[in-house]
Amino acid sequence: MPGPRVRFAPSPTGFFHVGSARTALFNWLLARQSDGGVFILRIEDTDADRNREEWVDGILSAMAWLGLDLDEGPFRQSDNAALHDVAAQQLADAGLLYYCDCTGDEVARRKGDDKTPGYDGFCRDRGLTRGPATGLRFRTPHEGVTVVHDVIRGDVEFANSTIDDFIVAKSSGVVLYALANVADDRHDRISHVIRGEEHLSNAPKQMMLWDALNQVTGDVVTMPVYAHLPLLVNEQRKKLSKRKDPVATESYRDQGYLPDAFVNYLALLGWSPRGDEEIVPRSTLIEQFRLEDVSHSPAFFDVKKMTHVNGEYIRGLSAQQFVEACAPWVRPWSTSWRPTDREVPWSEAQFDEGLFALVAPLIQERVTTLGEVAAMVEFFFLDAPRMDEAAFAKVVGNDPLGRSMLGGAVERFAETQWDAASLHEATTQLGEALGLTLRKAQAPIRCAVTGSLVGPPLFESLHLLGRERTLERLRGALARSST
RNA sequence: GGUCCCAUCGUCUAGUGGCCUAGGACAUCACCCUCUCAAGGUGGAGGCACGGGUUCGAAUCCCGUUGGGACUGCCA
Repeated sequence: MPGPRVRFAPSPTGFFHVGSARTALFNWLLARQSDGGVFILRIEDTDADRNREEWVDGILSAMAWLGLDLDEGPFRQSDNAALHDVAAQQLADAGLLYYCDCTGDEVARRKGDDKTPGYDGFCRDRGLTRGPATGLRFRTPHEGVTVVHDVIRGDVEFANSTIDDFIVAKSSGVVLYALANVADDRHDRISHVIRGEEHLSNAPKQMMLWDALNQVTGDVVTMPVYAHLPLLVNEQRKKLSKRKDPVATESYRDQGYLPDAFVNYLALLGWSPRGDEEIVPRSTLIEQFRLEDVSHSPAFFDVKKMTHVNGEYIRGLSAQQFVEACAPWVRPWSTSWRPTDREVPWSEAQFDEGLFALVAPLIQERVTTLGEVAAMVEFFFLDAPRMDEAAFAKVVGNDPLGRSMLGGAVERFAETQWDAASLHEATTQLGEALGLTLRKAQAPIRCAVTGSLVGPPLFESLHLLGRERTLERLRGALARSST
């Protein structure tokens, strides 16, 4: 048996939505789990007015970032216009379509206090022919039911009487999504249509069209299996909105989420791996994914949880992998890709790649996104640390003991052996002499040298920073506090 | 309004009639570890929307109620 042929069919009307990313992933997963599986990308760009080339690039680059590789495509629906026209013509010739010259206003006016859905079929038997203002509608059967066999939800029945004579081609002649999508799916021999739940009510219409095309063209193509994925919602339980919610996949890439982590988290929305472990490699996702196991109810896109997953992946990187992964955020001038709208706190001249490699292990388990890295290590590269004034006042400015620690450190550090253990020991002793625990004793030093009360392990940091720079900062802090 | 979908801790989920005094994960709280912050460890709190059935037995099946959502475009 040949593997499934699935397609991801986004419309390029904005940046790449995380919901689209999940839909793409689920399609890809199904294709990848069987030998002959085929994953197709079809850009549904029939609405020329609202498509932009940059959005197409966004889809392509986001999918590449996520590692969702294609077997066929990318295709553009607009390239198939001829195919769509033929389909419409054949359907029209068979009397399954009819011309309609009603404007939207007229349709709405006639509907009045609405009862029947959508269009009322006014032009159904007017025998109109093609004209400058005539769209094409499908002559929907009034009798019977259409049942959508959905792998996720089971059979969903729609009484045909509740489906209106929907429009299939604009008066401009352009064939719309309703038909174009079906014509393309037939052409591409799509076996599984996996998409968001918002398309469930389109399914019966598309099944009718599919059947009609089977009759009219003589090309009998098996209808695809449908699978409507639960929606991704925001905290208000509304469908994720491009306008109001942070749903741009690109922005997560810019923030420093790892593609594997992002994919792993996405897979957890509406599905879950067997067993208690949810951080699982892509191979496990591919192996275990089953459409019939996808949940029915909407899922909240929880950035907090995704951040945790990302932290797990970052900690799982080898030291070298971590250093490399950080490149776009710490030395963007030398990488092929860099996050947009992000400033690196240091200049190219100030940055020291070798030093960063030594520093990186200190912070690897302290960040949850790569975007946090720079701020955490900037004191190594800046000439002087960016000072947290409130912290400085607390442990140095307003604390005589803090100044004593600094003074003592300037002297001891000038001659102590320069390694973390000796620095640790020296600080402990300095503290003891002042009756301070190490916790208290290290604070002023940390603040003076790093500019903050929180950060990577202090003594390792001092070691890497070097004696000269450390002493310089210690003296600088002392000088500041006495003015 | 109409059509359709959905309903297990705050969140994501496991659970497909007895293994459930409902398991895991995130978040949260406490404690431990500890040079700060993390990470890690241990423990705690927290859920089957409601009402009827069916059944010896229901989170699991059926019906209803309530609640939420999607669609209802000459967009996709």
